Amino acid sequence: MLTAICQVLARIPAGRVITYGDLAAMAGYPRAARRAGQALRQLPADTALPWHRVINASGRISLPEPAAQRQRERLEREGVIAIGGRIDLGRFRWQP
DNA sequence: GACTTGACTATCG
DNA sequence: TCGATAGCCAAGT
Repeated sequence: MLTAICQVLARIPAGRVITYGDLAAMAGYPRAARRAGQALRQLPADTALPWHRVINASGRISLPEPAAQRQRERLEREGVIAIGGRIDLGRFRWQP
């Protein structure tokens, strides 16, 4: 599970995002969005994987505040801008 | 095994 | 657009 998630995660290009549901589905676990989140939670804080490119289906960040801010910063650095706290999935969502 | 717990999602008013 | 709600499902107790 975690390894499958990591493999998908590693393929997401900079400047793009993916939803928990899609991430789980692409890892081979459809309808397991919450599992995906739980898997990400286990990643080490200094991981090289782009965990910040994962957001929920509403285009919002589901993390508790300290982490959410770091995620927003990283995304903006890659060109993914949040308008009104929301990311435009139609424009930034990654689909292979 | 039964029960609870969420970094979720789809639907509805 | 937003909040409430009801499903979902693997892990942890």
